[in-house]
Amino acid sequence: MSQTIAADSFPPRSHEAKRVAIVDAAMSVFCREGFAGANIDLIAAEAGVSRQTVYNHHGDKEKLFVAVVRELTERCNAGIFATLATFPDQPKDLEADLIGYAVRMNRNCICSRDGKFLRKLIQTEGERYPELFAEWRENGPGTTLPALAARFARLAFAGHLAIDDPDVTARHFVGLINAELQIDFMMGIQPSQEEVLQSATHGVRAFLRAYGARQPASRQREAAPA
Amino acid sequence: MSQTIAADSFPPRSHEAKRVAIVDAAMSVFCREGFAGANIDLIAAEAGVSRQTVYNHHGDKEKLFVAVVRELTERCNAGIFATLATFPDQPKDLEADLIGYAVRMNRNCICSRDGKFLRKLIQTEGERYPELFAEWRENGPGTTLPALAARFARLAFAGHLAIDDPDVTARHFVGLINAELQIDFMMGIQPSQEEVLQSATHGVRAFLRAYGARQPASRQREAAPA
DNA sequence: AGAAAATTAGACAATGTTGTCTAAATTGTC
DNA sequence: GACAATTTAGACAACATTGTCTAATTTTCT
Repeated sequence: MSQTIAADSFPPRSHEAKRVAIVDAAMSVFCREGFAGANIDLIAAEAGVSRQTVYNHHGDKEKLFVAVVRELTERCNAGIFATLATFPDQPKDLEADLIGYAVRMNRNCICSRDGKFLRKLIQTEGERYPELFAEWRENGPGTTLPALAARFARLAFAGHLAIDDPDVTARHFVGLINAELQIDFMMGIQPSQEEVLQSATHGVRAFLRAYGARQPASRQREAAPA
Repeated sequence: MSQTIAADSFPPRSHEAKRVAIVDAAMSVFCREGFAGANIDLIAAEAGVSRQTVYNHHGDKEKLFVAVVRELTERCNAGIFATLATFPDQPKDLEADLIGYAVRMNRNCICSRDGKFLRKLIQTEGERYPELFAEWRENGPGTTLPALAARFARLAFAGHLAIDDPDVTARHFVGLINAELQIDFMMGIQPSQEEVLQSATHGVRAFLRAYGARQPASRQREAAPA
């Protein structure tokens, strides 16, 4: 009856907390060492549990790996959609607003710890587990890119952009704002805040030169093709 | 001591041929399985030699891995510089010429078997062998990107482009022509010829909208024919 | 407090891998 | 044909890892 003040112990949580700790540790180790190189003893130690507990929770190494990928996909997708909701549909300053959006997306989703880990797993194990990552491909880029394309189509409809194919435009946007981060992405390095901002700034400026509307906002000298 | 004619006195053909076969097989297996997952027996079998021969040639697994990365870096850099030499310095049709260059670069260097393998090794083992890949980074993108930037600066000087920072421009060019290949690159898939052409076409068009000279290029100065 | 569930440490067999060694076989050269 | 270098297959020890099992301990619930 004497309920000690629940300082930091959550009676029903302990079990689940361990599950999360195991998945988190497995994430880190799988990404660092690859599937083959990952060591269950190391995962257990890093999670602060015994090896047997890892097996109790997840059965075997491959099931643990699948759990890691699913968790990572879920987390990243949630973040991307949350950020997508901040897209500037009614921009005041189109350039500044797009740069802000690009930086949010990159900092919170693409360059975050989870983003880095998911990328690494796709890169290292994508070929070996095609069905597992087909799921990611569908729910990830297969869903978020069209959603982004729709936002650009809307901006074009409102006269802020002059675009042809919204899907191509979306991919060009992503390609441009990440243009200076490619090597970091390949090496599995997290770019600095500064790099992210700079790549986004340069990228958005080029993007607007390619896709900005020429008519409404500012008159540019036009070498009229007429 | 028996200094016979140093042409083919040894069994260089067979011997060297085996060395190459081993490195080639190791490439394939390391890329498919990762360093930890790669199996020397499998490499030997794939090279058509006995396991002992692998050890005779390369000492141990790590030395073999280093040999693979060096060979791959060398091959890819050679290809990139060869292709860079075909950059359209005096374009007739700027769009068509840049698309052609982009397709050549991607097909021959980036999406080739070697290009795919090198990318995969950087992605999977880049963090574990920083000094090994620092070498690649310097001789690879660290050299080829400035070289490409110089070409763009020259085009701008000749009035074909309107650019600000040539290095940023070069990265934007690469980002745009690869915009539709990113997922394939992440998954370690070789894009089809058709995909490469399409991504290059869309990319170059956007690139020229962003960086094309607003007025047709005027020949400011005629280079003296050498 | 007492029962039920979860966790732990450790031992354990089974398996696979690396790298070495040896004796036989193959190859190319004189 | 003889000779020297290379290659081969196989055995081998050392080691690491996975996944199971057990008995003791801790945690949680009633």
